[in-house]
Amino acid sequence: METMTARPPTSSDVARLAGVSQATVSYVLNNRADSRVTEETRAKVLSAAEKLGYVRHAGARSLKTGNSGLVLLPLSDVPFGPLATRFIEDLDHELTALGYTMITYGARQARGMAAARAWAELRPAAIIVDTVKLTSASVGLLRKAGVKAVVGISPKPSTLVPTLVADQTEIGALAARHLRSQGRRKLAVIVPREDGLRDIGLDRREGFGAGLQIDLAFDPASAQEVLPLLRDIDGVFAYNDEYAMLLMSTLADAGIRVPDDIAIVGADDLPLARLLRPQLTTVALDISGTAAAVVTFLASLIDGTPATPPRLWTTHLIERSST
Amino acid sequence: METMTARPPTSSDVARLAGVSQATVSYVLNNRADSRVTEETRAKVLSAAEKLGYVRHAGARSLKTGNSGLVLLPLSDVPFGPLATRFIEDLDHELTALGYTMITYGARQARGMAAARAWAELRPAAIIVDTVKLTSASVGLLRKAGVKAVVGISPKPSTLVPTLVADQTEIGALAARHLRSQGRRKLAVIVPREDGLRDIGLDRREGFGAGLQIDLAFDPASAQEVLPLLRDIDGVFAYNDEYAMLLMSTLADAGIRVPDDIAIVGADDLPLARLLRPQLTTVALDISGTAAAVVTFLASLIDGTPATPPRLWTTHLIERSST
DNA sequence: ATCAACTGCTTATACGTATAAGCAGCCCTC
DNA sequence: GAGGGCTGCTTATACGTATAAGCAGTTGAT
Repeated sequence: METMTARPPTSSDVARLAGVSQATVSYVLNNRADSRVTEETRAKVLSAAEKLGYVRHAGARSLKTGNSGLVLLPLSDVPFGPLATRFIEDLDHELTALGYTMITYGARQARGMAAARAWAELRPAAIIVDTVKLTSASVGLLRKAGVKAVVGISPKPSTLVPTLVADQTEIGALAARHLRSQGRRKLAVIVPREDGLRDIGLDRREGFGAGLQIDLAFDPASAQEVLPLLRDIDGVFAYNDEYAMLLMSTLADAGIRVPDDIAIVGADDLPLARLLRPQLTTVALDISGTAAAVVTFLASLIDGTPATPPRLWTTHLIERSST
Repeated sequence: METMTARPPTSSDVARLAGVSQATVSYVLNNRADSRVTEETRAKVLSAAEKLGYVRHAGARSLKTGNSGLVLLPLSDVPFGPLATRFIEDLDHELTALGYTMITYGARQARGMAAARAWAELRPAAIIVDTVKLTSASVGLLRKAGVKAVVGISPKPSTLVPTLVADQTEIGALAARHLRSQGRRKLAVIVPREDGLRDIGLDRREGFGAGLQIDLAFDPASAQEVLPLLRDIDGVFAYNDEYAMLLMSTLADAGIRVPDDIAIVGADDLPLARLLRPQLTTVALDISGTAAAVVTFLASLIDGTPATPPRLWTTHLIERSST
């Protein structure tokens, strides 16, 4: 309370208390190898900084050095599960190790020029963002604002920016291959009606290949509606495990047996997949090691070295009892 | 590509192109009411800024004005579902409307002094953070760094900072009341073994009152292990809907009927609650309006006006078929 | 006609930091 | 014992912005 009105301590305050110049404080606190400072002076500075509760001003530093050390990760519209959460955590960990500060920017609906302006204000070193949020003009703005690495995430490579390709088609393809290997021939694919999910669903469907497309909202009523479409179907790929669950509960109510009448493959290997009865066969995504590769990639771009974007994940099928 | 080496345009660049002084540019772009600028000059400035792709430097602005307009929301260790996501989005929306920039800070495991220092570097106007990440010293550091509103989130009010109380006990209490009203007397409460979840679970258990506490990891094997404990139980409150699902699938395998043998109440009203068979009775949280109240509260603290933290949610029971 | 008040700008400055450049004092070397 | 080079600092400066203060030119009141 006694410090309410006092302004935050600066490096000059630290210098004054330590009896040295502000420059010396800066040299000490940044641990510059080429600065020759006595161990004694160093200790004085560190103790003064500690005593004052000094914290450097990121804005001032960014102003002077021309880069903020920030990496921006504007959140996608897609509600993300354990997988994406894990990836973000890994990414943060790797970036911190390299001295960057990762920030996930809140406004999900933000896109286009207005969003780009907001991002550019922070003068980040890099930004990783869903390509649907980018336009040619906004990429230009970001580049002009000094953002070294503008990296997209998208199911398909973008022409605007280097893109981390989240290839959805191989997920569908793997599901299709498995269903066919089980002798299923009358196939269908569930595609979500929900906005953020639909495009992903269509890509998974594309990879699946031939089969009846069934649009489904995440809602029991919607599932009830599409039930007749499954009359003549013996294998379904369900976009993801949650939609598979929705389908399975509806099928159970209708007395349709899984997998005897209809085999079902989900995707994403969510925790609930093992809890369903029958347990759900699903396409799992493996992202271990991805964050490190992405960070290496970012570092290259920031250095100006050309580099190839890494793959985001590998896929494999986990066979359980629903097929 | 032609602008790769050029440094980002500054307000002085805009001024030069528009043929006015840098000060005029600043007055125009900040739309200051007390600044007297001709419509003609204003147009010249805006067009020059547009042409150059000018974006102001947030760091420099924060340096000059002494505040960054940032609101920090370091993510909690608790994996959050649709509810928390919705709250964060609402919060962002409200804060944007007031001219603040909300940032969700990545490092989940970050806490204590190191984290506080990282937060303080950005000189945010406010920070909302799980109180387990705070210490007396770190709160002091943040205050000293000029953070006007240091606000905690926690199941219990904190002595360190004004706290948004996420009261878990009323959830447990509501579940207990419902089970008793159904004539259930031999009650048990599921408490998660997982780190971030356990404390929340214990609070829900506390609100539940008398009953057997069963510690459960989110894993079918763990559920199998605790099954014998349910021999003499006729009503279970399951921490949340996901744990309820785990329990239900294990009970079904064991031939124990829900709700005939055991009634089950979940919490959080996750989408999957309606997809379980029987459909899951659950304690729902209502957070509509909370974000707006929180922002009002923050604004008060930033102004220096004393204010009382708002409630985070209200609860109500949704009765379905599992009880 | 005089001067105060207003208009529409410009000039000057400070915010906190990183770092280039400078500068005493000392140690070597020959 | 002169001077070159090193050590351990200090001094000075620029980054981009917001805003207080100043200042010509015009208007209005008396």
